[in-house]
Amino acid sequence: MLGNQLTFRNNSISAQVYTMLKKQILEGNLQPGERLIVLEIAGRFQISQAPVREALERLKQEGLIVGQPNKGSVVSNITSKEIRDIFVLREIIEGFAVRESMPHLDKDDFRYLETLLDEMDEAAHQDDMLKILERDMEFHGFFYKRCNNHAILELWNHMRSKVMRFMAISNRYYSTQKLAAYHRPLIEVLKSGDSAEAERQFIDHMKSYKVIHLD
Amino acid sequence: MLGNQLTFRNNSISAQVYTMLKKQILEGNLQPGERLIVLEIAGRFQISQAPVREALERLKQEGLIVGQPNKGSVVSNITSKEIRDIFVLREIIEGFAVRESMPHLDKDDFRYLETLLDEMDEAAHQDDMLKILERDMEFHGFFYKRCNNHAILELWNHMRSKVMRFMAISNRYYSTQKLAAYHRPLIEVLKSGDSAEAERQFIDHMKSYKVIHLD
DNA sequence: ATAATATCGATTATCGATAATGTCTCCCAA
DNA sequence: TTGGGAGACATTATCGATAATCGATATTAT
Repeated sequence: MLGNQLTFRNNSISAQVYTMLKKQILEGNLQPGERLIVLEIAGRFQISQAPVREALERLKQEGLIVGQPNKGSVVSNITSKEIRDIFVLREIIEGFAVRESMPHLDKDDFRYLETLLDEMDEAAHQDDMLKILERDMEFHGFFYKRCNNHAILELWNHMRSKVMRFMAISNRYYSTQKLAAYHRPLIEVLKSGDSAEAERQFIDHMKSYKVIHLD
Repeated sequence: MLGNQLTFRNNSISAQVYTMLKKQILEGNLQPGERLIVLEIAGRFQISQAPVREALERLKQEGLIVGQPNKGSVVSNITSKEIRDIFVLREIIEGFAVRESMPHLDKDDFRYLETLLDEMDEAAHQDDMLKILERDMEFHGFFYKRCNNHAILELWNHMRSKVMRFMAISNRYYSTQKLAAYHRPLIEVLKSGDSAEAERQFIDHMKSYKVIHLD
C-alpha cells in the first residue's frame, strides 16, 4: 500500500514519516476512511512507535486525519461543504492578497508566473494531474506569500492541503486541460496595474473554480 | 512557576498537560522565551515524557511555542507585526461573518450578547483582565460560529489564541474599563437588521482595536 | 431467550531507558 | 591572543515494553 522507503538523510525520522504520509494523503493514495495503525506503520519502516505517533499528531492538527482517543486514526473525509466554505473564504481573502501584492510585482515575477502556467500546460499534456495541481497551488500561493501578511500566508498553507486533497480525490479532472489558459488573462491584468480590476478578475476566477469543482 | 496539579479525571494525561500549558501561556504566566523542558515538566507532574512531548507538539502546531529540532521549545514571542496582520485579516473576515450571521439572529442571541457585555462590565469592576478578554473573544467569536462556514470558524479559533495572548502580555490595559460600552452600539445595529451598516460598524470597531492596541 | 457481565484480541497511551545531538567550558597549540 | 578540539553536561529523539482502553464475542444468570 505504501511502497516507499524512508531515506534517513537530513531530517528526523518523525519528520520523514510525516512528510511521507502527508504526501500519500494529498495525492489520494491513502483514501478517506483508511486506518493508520501506529504499530503497523512503525513495523513497516522498522522504527519504533514514538516518531509515528508524532507524525500522526501533526497530521491530526492539520485536519488530514481524524481520531478519537483510544480509537486510533483514519484519513479524514472531506465534504464538499468544507471545500465550498474554503472557496468562499478564498473569495474574500485572495482579492485582498492580490491587491496588496500588486504594487511590488516586477518583471521577474510575471515571468515566474508565466513559467508556472507553461509547466501547467506541459503537465496537462502528460496527463500529470498532480503536477497541474501543484502549479495551480503555487500560482495562487504566490500572492499569499507576497501580500506581506503572515497570518494570511499561514491561512493559505492550511487551506491548500485541503484543496489539493479534495481535487486529488474528486475525479473531476475535466477542464484541467484548459487550466493554464484560464490563468493567462490574470497575468495580463496584473501587468496592466489596475488593481481594482485585478481583484475583480481574481474573484471571478475563484467563483468559476467553485462552479467547476462543486456543482 | 506552574503551581497547579493534574487532576486525572476524564481526559488523557497528554490532554491535561496540553490544556494546562496552554492556559498558562494564554494567561501570560509563561512568558515568551521561557523554555519548556520535557523532563522537567514530566518530573513535576510525575509522568513520563511521552504525554509531555505530545502536548508540546500540539502547542507547537498552534504556534504558541516554537522550537528547532534537537534544541527544545520556548514559548513563542509574538510581535506587534503579527498582531497587526491578524487584525487586518479580522477586518476582512469579521465583516463577512457578521453579515452572514445576521439573518439568523433572534432575541435570545441578542440577550446572550448583552449578557456577555454585562459580565464584561462586572469583570472590569473587579479588574479581572482575563475575564474581560474572554468575554470579548466570546462576543466576536459568536459571529464566526454563526456564519455557517467551518473554515472561518477554524480560522477564528486559531487567531483567537494569538490575540488573547498578545493582550494578556502587552500591558495596555487602559480602555478595557470601557470595553463593554464600545460594544453596546454593535448590538443595536444588529437589532436594526441593516446588515450593510452592521458590517461597516464592525469594521470600524476592528480598526479602533488596532489603534488601541497597536499604536 | 435475554440482559448483564466476563474474557479476548487489537490498538492506543504511557512508561522508563538508551542513543543522538547540541552547548558549553577548558585546555592547548599556533 | 585566539581558535579549535576534547570532553562533560543538558536535552531531545528514539526505542522497546507495559498498562489502559475499546469493541466484539463468549458466558452466565435470570
